[in-house]
Amino acid sequence: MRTLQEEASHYVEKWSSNAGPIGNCPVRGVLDKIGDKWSMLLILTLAAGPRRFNQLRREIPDISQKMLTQTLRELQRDGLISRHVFDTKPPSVEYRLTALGGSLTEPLSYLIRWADQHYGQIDRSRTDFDKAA
Amino acid sequence: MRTLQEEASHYVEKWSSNAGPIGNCPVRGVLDKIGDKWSMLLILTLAAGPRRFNQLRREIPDISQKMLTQTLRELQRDGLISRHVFDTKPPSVEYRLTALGGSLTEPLSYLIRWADQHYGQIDRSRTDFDKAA
DNA sequence: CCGTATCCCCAAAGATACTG
DNA sequence: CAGTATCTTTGGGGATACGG
Repeated sequence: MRTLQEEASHYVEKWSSNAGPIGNCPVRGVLDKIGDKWSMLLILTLAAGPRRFNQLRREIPDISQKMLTQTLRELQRDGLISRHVFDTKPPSVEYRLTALGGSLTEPLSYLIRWADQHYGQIDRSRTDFDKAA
Repeated sequence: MRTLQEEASHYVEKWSSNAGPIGNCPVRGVLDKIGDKWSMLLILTLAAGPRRFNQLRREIPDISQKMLTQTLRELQRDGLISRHVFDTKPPSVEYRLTALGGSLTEPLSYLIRWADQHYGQIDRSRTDFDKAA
């Protein structure tokens, strides 16, 4: 596999072929996971260090308690984060990235950097597009 | 900025601070964009080369015509893809990545590679988790 | 402090039909 | 071929209340 273009072709074939259900395609699987609005934000937050439940709520002000709990469970199920209960009182629970979750932060950081660098350009493009219409 | 952890902290501060609406945060903005289920799949497909409308439908079998049109418009608005009409008959329309869109494929490819390499592990983790419960 | 359990809503997405 | 126009649905996610 030489160029990015060839690599892309390779992946496109994977999901466009009717071999098996779409959920079995790794690319689609991860893209769907990323698509659930809070997962990647949590991964990124935990990449900054271990966090407790209410600490996460404060750092992601617009997540509801329900979605925080739910997303944490799913990430735990996927093996991306681990959950540690300390039976102090009141009880405290700490979440941290697993090795697998940690390995995701690097590719994710490339995407975040791209976002940071190009968001201005996207914004300008939107303004132009709307003006033209 | 030295480590991934420090970098993550930097980004977390950006969105957790109440300075301005959340939509203005580049990280949140791009993460939301990625979250719309079809955008990244289209970017990746077009990374394999220019495509015509119905060609895209065939390569992404489970996208509806409505969502294809809609997502293509949004990507065009963001300046990530361009639209070229050839007035042959019947008419044909070609979509291709812009320079900006092309620049996204590299960070995206890291994520895709990660997905490809670790999906097996995620699947196993899910099985274990469900078995334990 | 760290959750669970409900109820409920609405916007995103699908299905279907039609057109230049 | 490449769309537009409607109608309908569904499930993600918010709000609220309660429990260990």
